[in-house]
Amino acid sequence: MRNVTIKEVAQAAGVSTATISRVLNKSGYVSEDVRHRVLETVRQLNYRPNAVARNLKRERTHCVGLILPDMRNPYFMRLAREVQALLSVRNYHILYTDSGADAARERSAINFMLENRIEALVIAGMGKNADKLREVQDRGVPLILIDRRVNNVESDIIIEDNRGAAERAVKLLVDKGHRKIGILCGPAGISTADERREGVQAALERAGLSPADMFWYSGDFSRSSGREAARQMHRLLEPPTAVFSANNEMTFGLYLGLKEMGQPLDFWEVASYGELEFAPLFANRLAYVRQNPEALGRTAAELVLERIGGADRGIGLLEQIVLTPDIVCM
Amino acid sequence: MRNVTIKEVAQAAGVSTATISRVLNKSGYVSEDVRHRVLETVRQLNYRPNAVARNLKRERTHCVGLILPDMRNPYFMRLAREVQALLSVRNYHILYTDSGADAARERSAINFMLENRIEALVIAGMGKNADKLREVQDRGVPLILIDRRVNNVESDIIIEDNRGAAERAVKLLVDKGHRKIGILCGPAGISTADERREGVQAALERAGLSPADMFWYSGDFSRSSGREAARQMHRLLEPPTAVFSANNEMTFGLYLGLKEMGQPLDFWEVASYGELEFAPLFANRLAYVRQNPEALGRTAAELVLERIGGADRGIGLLEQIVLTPDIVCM
DNA sequence: TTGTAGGCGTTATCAA
DNA sequence: TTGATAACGCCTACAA
Repeated sequence: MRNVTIKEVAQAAGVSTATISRVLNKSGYVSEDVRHRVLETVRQLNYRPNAVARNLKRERTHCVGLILPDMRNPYFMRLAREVQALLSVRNYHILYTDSGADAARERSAINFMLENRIEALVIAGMGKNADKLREVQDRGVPLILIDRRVNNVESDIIIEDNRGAAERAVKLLVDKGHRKIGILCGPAGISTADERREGVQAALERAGLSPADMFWYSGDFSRSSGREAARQMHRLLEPPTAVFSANNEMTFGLYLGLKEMGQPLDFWEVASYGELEFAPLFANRLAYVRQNPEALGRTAAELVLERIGGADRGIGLLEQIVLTPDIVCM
Repeated sequence: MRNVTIKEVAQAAGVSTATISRVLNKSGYVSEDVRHRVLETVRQLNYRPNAVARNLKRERTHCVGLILPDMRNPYFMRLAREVQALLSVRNYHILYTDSGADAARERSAINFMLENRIEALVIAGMGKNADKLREVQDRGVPLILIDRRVNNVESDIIIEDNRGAAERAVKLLVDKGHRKIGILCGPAGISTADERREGVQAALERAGLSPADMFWYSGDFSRSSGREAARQMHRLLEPPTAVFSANNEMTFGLYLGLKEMGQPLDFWEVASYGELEFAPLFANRLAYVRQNPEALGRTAAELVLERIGGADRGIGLLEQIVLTPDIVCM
């Protein structure tokens, strides 16, 4: 059973292709009689319209691009799932790519999506492709930054109050009396990492503590960098009594590191930006910033629909939506 | 900057569209002179070919469909990532859908992919859409079942030895002297669940134990069903001393349930089909079947390329690849 | 109520 | 070495 074209269906049903199209798209008049005959033929030949051709003709694809740094991070996947769920209700589909936190791959993903004429792009970017993202906008494709800012790109954006939440998280540690804190930062250039670092600084300053007294570790948001940080901190003559970790994966790595070194998991008081879903099982000295990736995803999806919906695309009415996560102590 | 067409580029460069196409596709002869002029114009106009049109003309899309039941389950995402990584090297892209473990959504995803003329479909199916999957094959689209069988579908398939691994896992419990075991099964109809249940039966029989003496719980592979199972087992007059759980999420739920009930996490000796990446942090009475989703994904991707590559599509040379996972005791 | 025909943006065949 | 031109499969004025 090869794929059948609309022409063949038309021939078999003894009508014109226009009629087939009208029946299938419920557009224009067509007699009940003919309608049934067409539908029956369609069924018999198992006709399935070629979306590629339709997209070319209609100049719309009903596809939305989604680019995220890591498929394996539950935070992003919870976000992605929500985007997909909402868009699929409106019959939009997702072209999804995992950039692997690699700017070059991100770039080529954007190119691919552009060539495939996605109708909107949602991206948690690596911050290195501002030019590409501006190109997306220039081509009239609504761009929605999510989770992360990108320098030199003016766009709709949905993020968290990273700075504020990080500040509150560190304040929590300070209030408990900790004076020597390990700070696990994310990679410079990623806005979430930068803003969380600012938040940390702010908290320290307000508490009258000197940043120089802290142990700063520059990680890359990966599990292994958290693990490495744990090792290094543990080796110090005067190890910190508490740790702030800038994302969920590094926090996980931190605990893995402790375990490997044979230390108890409550060796440090920990404040984590981002949740470990399994933390309730073992953590008793952990506070975390509870993010809401579903809310981010949902908001993004709604914004996509609004932008695609074709409201006026004037400039200056860009949305900047900032969600405020709360902090949970275990 | 609206999207520019090949015609406009041709006009601007003072050549025909054919020449532009030849330059861009490096097909056919074109003088160095003209080539440079064309490339320069392309750059200036920021021309980006329309893949939709190209796909229509070439009758291939370079897209492969991937349908999995749950984006949030790390097992599937590790698999997905590997598929994507390998295919993207060969310039194939992925149309990815999360079926949400819902047969109807799975069905409509398949339809969408069919209309978009994917060149192959990789699916961990819900087992209810055999007819659809056969349609996929009938249309000449290579079908690769992954992780799960589907009744009444003959196809390339890449799975694990679910039965054998489950049997070994339960044997482990029996060998440790457990005589009353809680068995958390997955939903009937999903081949992995069914085969794992068979493995359990086999292990019990060989050990001369009566299945009737065990506590059977029929879950749905979800976290919450594991949690519920924990509650029910705990309520029994004579609770089991060990538990076998048929997948990672239910195992997680099991531990969450214990925690909620204020029980220690080593309350039961546990054997889990599937890994909990965070288990090292707290589990001391856990054995698990270590699956290898990356291997599944890699194998699937290679098979896709082979099938697309257009080797003869005779019948009877279907691949059935069975991976044998090992069992890890913590 | 239905049919004809042009065109969406490419690629590829054939001439020139 | 290049240029017309006919598809690819569908939709949609415009006619009838």
